[in-house]
Amino acid sequence: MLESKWSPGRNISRIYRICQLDLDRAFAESGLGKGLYLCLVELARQEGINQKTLAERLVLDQASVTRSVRRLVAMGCVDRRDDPEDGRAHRLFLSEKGRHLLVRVRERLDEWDSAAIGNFSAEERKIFAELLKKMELNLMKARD
Amino acid sequence: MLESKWSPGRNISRIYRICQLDLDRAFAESGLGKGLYLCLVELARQEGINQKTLAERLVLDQASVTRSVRRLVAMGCVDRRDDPEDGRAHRLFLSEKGRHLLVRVRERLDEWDSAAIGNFSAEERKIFAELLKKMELNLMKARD
DNA sequence: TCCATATACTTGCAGGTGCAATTATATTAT
DNA sequence: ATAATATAATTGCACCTGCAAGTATATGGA
Repeated sequence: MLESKWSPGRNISRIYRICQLDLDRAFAESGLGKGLYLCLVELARQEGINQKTLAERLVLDQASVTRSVRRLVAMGCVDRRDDPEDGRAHRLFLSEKGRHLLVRVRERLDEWDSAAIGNFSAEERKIFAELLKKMELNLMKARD
Repeated sequence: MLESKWSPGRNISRIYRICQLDLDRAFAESGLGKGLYLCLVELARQEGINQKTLAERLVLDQASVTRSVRRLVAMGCVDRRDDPEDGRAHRLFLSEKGRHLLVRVRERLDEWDSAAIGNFSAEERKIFAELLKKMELNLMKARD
């Protein structure tokens, strides 16, 4: 069979699915349902964020974030307070429990990054990061 | 807010979701449900492939591929024949209709690749491809 | 041959996801 | 001030996904 042309989309989509399978399985054992770790980690990057912004950062549907946040609150990992400046919005914060869980989640994510690019040289990492960021920027611009 | 460390996982997972949103929407208009284009394109890379191998190539669950293939057959895009050498297996082939659809799907995927890395130099593309392939290989090896 | 194990596929089930419609609140124009 | 529009969040719906269990066929060993 002839080897087809390389496609970044094909490559990335396979990498993503490998990642998702591994991580979802790993976190399911910690009681974190599919995709919940995404919300947890992104929320930790900016506490007090609202669900709309969280959804944008994660490139997920707002409805999906609503449900994930609801579960994280039910688990006691996230505090959800009314936004004093906007009656429609809610601000999200990590609880103590959430903060503890986050430590383990980050360790696991770091392990995954290590498995992924652990044998890359410093130079390779730098270039790879630049190219991936450039690619993401291109795609964000291309979205109407 | 402090800028957190760059993570390839985070970057790739966002890129993937942008991609998936765009493409699923684009193909839904052509009657191709979510993810069906993945099977179609992968199948075209090797006609006569069976579902097990297709699932491995796509890094998808076999059950998911079973259902996608069933729909593609129902749409008249794929022919599914008993494997003469293995009574359990089925060999998949593109029908004429599938071949026509494939042309449009590939055009759309090429557009997406263009949007993603269209402004990359030849050198950047070469390096990017190498690094992504290396990353995927690392991850495949890391899977127990 | 006969039995145990492995494999290709299928099905039931429990979620997760996006989209469209809805609700409550903000913002803007008149 | 009031009405029209926009926005944050929610809910119902359809559909996709992975996992676990089940079926039919293949393979390998006693």
